[in-house]
Amino acid sequence: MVLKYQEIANSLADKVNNHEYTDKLPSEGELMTEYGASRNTIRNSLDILYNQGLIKRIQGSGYFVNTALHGEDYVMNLANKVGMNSLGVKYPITSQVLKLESIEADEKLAEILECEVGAPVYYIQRLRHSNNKLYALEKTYYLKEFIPYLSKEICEKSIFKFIIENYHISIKNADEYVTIYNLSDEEAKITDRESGSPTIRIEELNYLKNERPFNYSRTCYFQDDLTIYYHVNNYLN
Amino acid sequence: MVLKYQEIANSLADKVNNHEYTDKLPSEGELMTEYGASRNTIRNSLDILYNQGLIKRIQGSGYFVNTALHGEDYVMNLANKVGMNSLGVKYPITSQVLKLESIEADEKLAEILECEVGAPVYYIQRLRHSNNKLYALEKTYYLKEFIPYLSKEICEKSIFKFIIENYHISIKNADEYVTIYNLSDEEAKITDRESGSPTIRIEELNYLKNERPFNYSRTCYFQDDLTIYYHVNNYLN
DNA sequence: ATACATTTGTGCGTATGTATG
DNA sequence: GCATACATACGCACAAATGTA
Repeated sequence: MVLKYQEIANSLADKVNNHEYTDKLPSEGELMTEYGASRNTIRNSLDILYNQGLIKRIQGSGYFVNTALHGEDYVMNLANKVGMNSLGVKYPITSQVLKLESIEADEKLAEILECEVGAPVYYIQRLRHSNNKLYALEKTYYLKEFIPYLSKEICEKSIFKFIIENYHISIKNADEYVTIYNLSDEEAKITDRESGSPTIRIEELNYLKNERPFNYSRTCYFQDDLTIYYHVNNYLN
Repeated sequence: MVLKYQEIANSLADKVNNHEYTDKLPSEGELMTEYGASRNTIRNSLDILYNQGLIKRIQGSGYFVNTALHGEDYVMNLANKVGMNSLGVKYPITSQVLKLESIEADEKLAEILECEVGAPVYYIQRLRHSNNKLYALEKTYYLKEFIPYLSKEICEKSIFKFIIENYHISIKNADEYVTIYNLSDEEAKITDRESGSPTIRIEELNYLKNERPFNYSRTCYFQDDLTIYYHVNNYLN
């Protein structure tokens, strides 16, 4: 089913990311006629962009492109991974699949993925490159209950893209955990780095719309100057 | 001016953080009668908690307390700093003021704070402790245009609390930048750590409701196992 | 398996307040 | 003072998912 506010949000996000809007966005009223939607729906769409830190809003003035992300080279927006991944990336990302295994969830993984111990899971280990430079080591788990089939060819490209297109799954939300992580001997060897050297690690737990987790990943990023950006709204007092 | 949805959001957040709700929240309908508000207003309030990762929502079922943050000791929610700071902290935070200076913005700071070069600014350096343990070194700048007065006594407590209560300023949103930062010689000396040792550093730029930045800070956190949590909604496809 | 009530999700409308220019 | 634009708050209707009888 096509959701109006999602469609509009996608369209607006595209225009922001493709620099069709460089400073000011059309007013809510203009967007209402442009997209044939009510004010609530338009604001719903704009809320998504706002929460992701793509735009700023000023009462009485209008909506503006957020430039916090522009200019810096190694800034990654935690809210949509734009910057290093999909849209904002300058060079395409290639993935070297180190492992693609069918395993069963142990107790720890079962708790994380909220599944039975022994539930079938894909375990994938990938090295990710951009512009011929290693930038991340990713270990990821997919519940076969939701993702029944994966192949090496799929894992060399974008797994999420495959999932969304083929299984018509939509990711509703995610929990992200950021820490400093010191590489293990094995990880250091794989990535040609020093053992114990500190990296930024992002753990990610992705949920379907019924709040069921279907994917868990741990990714270490190797840019020394990598900056993770995140936009916060509505402080509570 | 008191905003209904903000009041309700504060009330609900309190109840979640004080474990008045342990699993399921009342339904939207129940909250409507409890707070005497329309469904839109209630949903507005719940949206805030949802975006901050305090609650989960399941269509047809209800709203639930997000347990992603519970259980772990050193998890800090980037969206509201609960965990290490205000509500969720087990021990009160004390601040040792190392510096409290009146300076003028140089070119770099002026660009960050969107002010004139030479604009008067407070520069504060603090060591922050919890449970008699050093946990952060903070360097922060406040534009005097908005925060005309600060004292050592105020800085030893919560600056934000003072600002909100006395200047009736409300923080609308913030940009956060997370990196690995290696301590300088001076910083290492102050904090009794090894020079060059890696820490998690959060840069924060806080905005007033007209999108004017009024505060910029850089804080290094010293828990080796500190984890930064962040909740992401509404992936765009 | 079905039907039904409950609960959240989407979308529309309207009115009024507040900030900007 | 005025027009414009975003902010808050109310209302309604129907869709979709869930839980239960």
